[in-house]
Amino acid sequence: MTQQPGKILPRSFFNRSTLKVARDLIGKYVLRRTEHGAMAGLIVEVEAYVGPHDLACHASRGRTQRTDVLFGPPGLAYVYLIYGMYHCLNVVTEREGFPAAVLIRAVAHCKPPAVPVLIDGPGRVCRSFDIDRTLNRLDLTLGEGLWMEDRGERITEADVLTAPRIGVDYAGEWASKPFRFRLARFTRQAKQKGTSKR
DNA sequence: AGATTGATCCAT
DNA sequence: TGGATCAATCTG
Repeated sequence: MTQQPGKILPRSFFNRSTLKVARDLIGKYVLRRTEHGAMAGLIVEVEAYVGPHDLACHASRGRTQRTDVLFGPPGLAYVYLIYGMYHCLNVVTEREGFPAAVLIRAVAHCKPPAVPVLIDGPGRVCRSFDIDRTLNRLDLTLGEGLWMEDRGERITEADVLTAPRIGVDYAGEWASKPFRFRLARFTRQAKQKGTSKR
């Protein structure tokens, strides 16, 4: 992995079609700085939640206190608690007033010169990066503790796999749309036996 | 396959 | 105000 200075992804990056933002986030970096230290992770897997018509998108059930941030300006963090135990990190996309976001599902945690460690699963990503609801609504374009960077990784179409989103079977026809994007070289090893579901 | 865990949403 | 639901994960 090349190590470039890294440019913070600006609001204009997120103020685009959610599917394009999701695809383009693959190969970018999540950066975190706390009083305990700093860390960086190569974005390996994301999911797009493309708007109020998308039945898997939280905003499809209207604007509530929880979903209000999705209607805000692009580049804000949407962090929520799921199953009472885990957090999920999203970044708001598209123009203000249009509720959509991209979920960060997996990163490769980089502590050079060590080999990157794959952190697979949105709850694990947030646990590793010490992300909780106190970061909800944080502006990710400011570099204030949590932000995203372009470090010059070159990702081609062949490097990115698409698949249906996970855990949204309730969403009817929207459940099967290929709105999940994953860096191909981090694809899970197919289990030969056993029940690998979801 | 089942347990865990608590915020959120909406119907009662 | 209660109860179903949930962009998940861990242990069997």
